[in-house]
Amino acid sequence: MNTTIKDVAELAGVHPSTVSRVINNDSRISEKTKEKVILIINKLGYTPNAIARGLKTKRTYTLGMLIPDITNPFFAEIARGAEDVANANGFNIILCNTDDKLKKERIYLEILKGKRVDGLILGTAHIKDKSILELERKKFPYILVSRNIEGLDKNCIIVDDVEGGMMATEYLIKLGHRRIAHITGPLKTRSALNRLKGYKLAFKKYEIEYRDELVGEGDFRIKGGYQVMKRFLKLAEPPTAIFAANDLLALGAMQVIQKKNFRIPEDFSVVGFNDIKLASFVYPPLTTIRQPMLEMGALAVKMLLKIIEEGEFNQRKEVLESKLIIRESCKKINKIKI
Amino acid sequence: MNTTIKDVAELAGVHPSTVSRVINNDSRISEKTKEKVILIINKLGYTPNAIARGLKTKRTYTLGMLIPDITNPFFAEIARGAEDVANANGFNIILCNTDDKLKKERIYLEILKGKRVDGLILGTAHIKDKSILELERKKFPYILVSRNIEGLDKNCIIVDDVEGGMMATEYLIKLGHRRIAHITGPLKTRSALNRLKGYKLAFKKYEIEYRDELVGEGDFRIKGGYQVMKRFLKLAEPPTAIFAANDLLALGAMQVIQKKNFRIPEDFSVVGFNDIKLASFVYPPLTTIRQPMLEMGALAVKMLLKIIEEGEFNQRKEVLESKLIIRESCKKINKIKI
DNA sequence: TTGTAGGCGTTATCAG
DNA sequence: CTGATAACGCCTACAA
Repeated sequence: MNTTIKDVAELAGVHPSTVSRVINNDSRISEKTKEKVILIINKLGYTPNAIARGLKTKRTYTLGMLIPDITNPFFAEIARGAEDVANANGFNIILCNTDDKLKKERIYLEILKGKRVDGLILGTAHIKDKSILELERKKFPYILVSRNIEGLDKNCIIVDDVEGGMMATEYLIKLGHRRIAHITGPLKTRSALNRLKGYKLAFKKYEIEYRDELVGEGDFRIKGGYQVMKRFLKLAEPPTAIFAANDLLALGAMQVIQKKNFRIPEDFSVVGFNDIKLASFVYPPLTTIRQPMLEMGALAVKMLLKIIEEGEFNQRKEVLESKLIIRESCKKINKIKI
Repeated sequence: MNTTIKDVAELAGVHPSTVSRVINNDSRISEKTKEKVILIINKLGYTPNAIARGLKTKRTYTLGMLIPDITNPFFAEIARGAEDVANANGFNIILCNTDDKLKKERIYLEILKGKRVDGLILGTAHIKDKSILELERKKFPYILVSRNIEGLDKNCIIVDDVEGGMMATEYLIKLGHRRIAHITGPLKTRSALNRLKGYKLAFKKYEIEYRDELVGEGDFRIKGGYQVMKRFLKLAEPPTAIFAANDLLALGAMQVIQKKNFRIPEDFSVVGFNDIKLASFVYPPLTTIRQPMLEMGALAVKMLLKIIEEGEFNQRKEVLESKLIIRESCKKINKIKI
């Protein structure tokens, strides 16, 4: 049996409510009884029952975090940034991997609602997600990170994906590439759609004809990049450069390319997105668009806590800077046809 | 205000305890009232309050997980494996990053104890950790993953680190290397100590003289590998091969080597440990010792649930297979002095 | 400064 | 099969 506030009270010769007061640092309490109670608390190794407390106070000091997959370094960084500031503020995080499945997302949300988490960090929202709208309607504290919802420009923190997609594509164009392929993320996510949009905008700007065959939908994982790139290689006229919607997709693409004994960047230039820690270690070091992942996670929780602690339910949409990191996976186009 | 069991009861015209019974699938309850109640539940969007329930039942269906850093792919994989089977069994996981700091670990344990988690997955235990012994004494459900405690051969799941360290070192020896350096993990962790032990054993087996200057303590992160390798390069007689206690350390080492314009594997051979997903993508693809990380996380939770649900507090020590994965970061020694 | 009493939302036990 | 009641451990008016 766990020791309770009653046990402490009894041994200290005071009333439970007095013990409660010293635990909660109530000002009006004599130094003497305070010391006495604290002594007993330590002696018994008493830890207040957060469950009982939560029942009364309606605060659990626990946040829920939904992401597709913690194994993806992008989300691991975000999770770390989030957990750090949560911890610094006395909160914990329940981690949930949804694999970007709407059904898993729904179930997790229901469970977390049942566990009465104080707020939600969502890295997994589909474009038009009814669950989010419901959170909005019920004024349940939430922050979207790296995702946002159609027609809801608030409570989210993102980078400008359109701009990022454009930067990447424009960089390749300026290197002389014209047949630039794009491996997208899941097109049910806003970020994938926006990076694609940026890609198209760059084409328009430089008056390059857009071709459907050069765009393939991936899954933000290595495997997807591999599969899509394989298709690209079979094209009558394969691309000379690939812009992948994230670094993992880029790695998958690079894997096929090298497996077929082509070289990067001599035969194919590749650009990724995110700049995960290992992007500089792959071969060749990957040129990519950097997102401030740790910072995004941290900021998400900061905003969430503002909602929770200060009741400011409407947080603005935060758009952070992204940046082109040039390494060695791209090259000026080789005029000799491959 | 959240709707409660009372609201449902009232609307359904039954007693709260009846509602409770349908929620918990109590057998003896008429189909008719059951249907009626369920109808109301859906209508009101009622979700049982897990906090209140937990207070009564003393079960939270929440596990605590302590790891050094979720940003380390090794722990991300373990966490994913763990969360998957937790979720499949109706449990959630609170994730805690300790940075391998004993103090953070203690604080987290205290918080999790307060939150009455049903069990603990510990990937962060120091060699002789009093906290663990206390869990043991109090029969609090816990499983150690990839770590174990001096003199406590139970409730843990590991690979044979001694053997792994030996395999790695022996491989290098057989390639003709004699000046083999070792970058260890933090020597307060059992796994680091054991890999070092394996390294030494291999030396003994092949009657190679052990030299202190060829062993440097790292931190299981890229940075540590970088720093230790820098020291190795300054040696009068630098090593020709490096066995790093994990892949991240290996990457750090590779970074310095290449920065100084040496080549891998021509000038230096490198072996890592873990086989994180990206090990095959770095340059050159990293030879390493593979651990079944996902499986370790999954098994940890399975064992933990056995303790929690079936009360079998003493789980055996599970030793999983590790395996040498040969890629391209090692080479037979070049007799010409570098 | 401290004690008293009631309630947070459930479930478990006991009746009926 | 269903209702009544107490209890889980804590907090918080209110009273003293």
